[in-house]
Amino acid sequence: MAARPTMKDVAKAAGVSLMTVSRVVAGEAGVAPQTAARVEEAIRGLGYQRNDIARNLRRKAQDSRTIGLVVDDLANPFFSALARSVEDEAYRRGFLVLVGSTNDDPRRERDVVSAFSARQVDGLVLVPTGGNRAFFRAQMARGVKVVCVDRPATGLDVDCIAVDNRAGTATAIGHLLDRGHTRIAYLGDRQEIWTQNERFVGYTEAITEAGLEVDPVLIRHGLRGHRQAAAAIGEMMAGPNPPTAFFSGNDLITLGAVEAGACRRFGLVGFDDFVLADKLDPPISVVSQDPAALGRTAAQLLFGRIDGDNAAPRSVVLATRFIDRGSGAMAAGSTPVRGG
Amino acid sequence: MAARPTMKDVAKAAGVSLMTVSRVVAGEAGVAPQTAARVEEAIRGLGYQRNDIARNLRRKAQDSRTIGLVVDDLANPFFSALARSVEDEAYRRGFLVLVGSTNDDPRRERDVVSAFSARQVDGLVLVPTGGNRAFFRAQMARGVKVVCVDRPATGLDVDCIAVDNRAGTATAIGHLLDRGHTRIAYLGDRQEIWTQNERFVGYTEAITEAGLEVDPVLIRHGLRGHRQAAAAIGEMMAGPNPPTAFFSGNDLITLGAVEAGACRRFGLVGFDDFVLADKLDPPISVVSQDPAALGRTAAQLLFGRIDGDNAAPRSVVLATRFIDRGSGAMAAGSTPVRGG
DNA sequence: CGGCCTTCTGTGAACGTTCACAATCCGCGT
DNA sequence: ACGCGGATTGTGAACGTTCACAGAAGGCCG
Repeated sequence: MAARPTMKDVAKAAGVSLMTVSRVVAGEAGVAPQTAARVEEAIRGLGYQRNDIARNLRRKAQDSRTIGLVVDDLANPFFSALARSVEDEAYRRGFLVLVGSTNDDPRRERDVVSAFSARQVDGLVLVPTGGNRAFFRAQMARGVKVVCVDRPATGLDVDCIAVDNRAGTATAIGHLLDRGHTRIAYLGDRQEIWTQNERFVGYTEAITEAGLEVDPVLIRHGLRGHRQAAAAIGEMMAGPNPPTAFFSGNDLITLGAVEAGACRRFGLVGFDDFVLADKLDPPISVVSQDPAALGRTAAQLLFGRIDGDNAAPRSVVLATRFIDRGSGAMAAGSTPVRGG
Repeated sequence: MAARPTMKDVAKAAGVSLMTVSRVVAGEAGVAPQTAARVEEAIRGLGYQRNDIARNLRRKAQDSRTIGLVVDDLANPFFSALARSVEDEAYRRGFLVLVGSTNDDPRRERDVVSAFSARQVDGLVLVPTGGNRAFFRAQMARGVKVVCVDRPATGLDVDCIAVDNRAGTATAIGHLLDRGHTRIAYLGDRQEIWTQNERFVGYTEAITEAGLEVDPVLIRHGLRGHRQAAAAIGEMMAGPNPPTAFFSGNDLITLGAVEAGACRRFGLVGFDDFVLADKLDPPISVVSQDPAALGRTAAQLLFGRIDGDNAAPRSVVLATRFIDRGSGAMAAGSTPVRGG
């Protein structure tokens, strides 16, 4: 309950001026050793700790040594791995990290970023929701550096780190084509999410380049969560001329596909690797990306900006890695049909 | 690059005093509507945003509306789920969350907590490492509220939310005993970790209460990660009189057990549920705890303290849930042996 | 028409720290 | 003895905001 001691208290206890305490705490040279010792004893005695908030206020020229990290959902392993590597990078530089989840809700994103900015963060690592373009422009005018990760903020000219979603998807589709599949279904989350749209484009391109047609019956967007994904698969498989393979646009959908098809009824390749993918029966082939690398790169870029790098916004594209575990094979009883 | 506008700038632009701006920004009553309108226009024109750091400095009586969350490893799904629910609870109350991982390293824990405290956090949700007892006492003397979660801080008299690790483990062991296992091995992480030790105690009690003896050959502590766990299992199975079932003390170890025994060579029950546990062959039975509930409860307790609750420290114990998926059964070819 | 209350607005100080500069002490050269 | 330079320490202002209070209008009542 006792109020925190301030430099004033320490000064009184040590019988010196407040400024001398400040100097000792800051580790500045030019304080007589005995004086410093006396001050340090007072500090220990009172349990004094510098108030970094007041400090940052005064030395305004400098930064607040805090960054904000805004992700879609911190509980999602992909984002939490990303968050951890951002935090590690910040820790190494003596920065603190404020964290917030948006739930893919532009309003909550606004709230969170606004609160961060009011706390004078030096920069932001952001997984943008898609809205709030003008809002972010205003933030940046105020000097907050922004780096996007996983997806770009549409219409906002900032650094962005993401993987090559199209190429990664094309590889996956190519793999399925190689295994004889010609009716390959696409299952994705909401198409407004940039990554989902990119993957869908990759799918479309790969299919048409192979000389096949994109059959609208085989396309499903807007699948939120594994339940809906499993249901969608059930419907497709029950329909006429069902697909022989599925491409799933994220890990949750892949999970739904696993639920729906534990019995090897179709080929499957998913975007995003996940724990135990290799222990399932069959083991699931995936397009894998490295969230830690994304986070690390984003943080490094952000700190570069904070350190004064004013070059034109950079766009960093990391590669995906296709991991073949066998789930892309043609299922035993399925009948490949050429065309649609 | 332009310096952020301050209330002074807004005041000048609107032709009023700084205090009037402050009133408008704070939404206080008692400002003439026209004046308020003029001020608000100036605010929009300049893109002004209040500096909450300066604000919190002045109204020191109040809190900084920031809490710190310190976990072992944010990338671990258990802790990230916990983190997410803490963050949600904070968001609902208009608090911000500083986050840090300790990596189970007392020094890093100290660094992080110290930096948080220097930033005047109102409270801390903490997954303690085990060291730093005196350090935390000092922090609390400064008025920082601390709530421990997942494990108590030994020798520190604060609120703590955890599950009943002993009872959960005892249930798991009982389940294995019921299925005829008499040689049940224990695989745990470092015994210095409180949860691990509790689980080990639960194991020991359940075994002895069943009239069996605890065979040191079947006990392994200090397994870090799935690799070591798989190796340990390999050794035990290769030895004389091998166990017919394993209890694994955390999810990583369970993973190692899955790797080592995909072919149903032994019974298995793990502590902590994990994604896809039900999709493996065989599906894995687990003692499940709810990290989101842990986080939510911890946050609620912390905010209670921040709001002035001075009651004696509470210890909240949440129940675990045993999920029987079948992996505890006696494997086909194994020979149950009574006694050791 | 004076007094007083109400409504609105402004002033000075303060939060805890650092910056820029001034003051003090000491030794030493001339 | 005088002043000068270096080392050490102190003083006042400032960062951007809010608190406590004071002042300036205007209205209403007796």
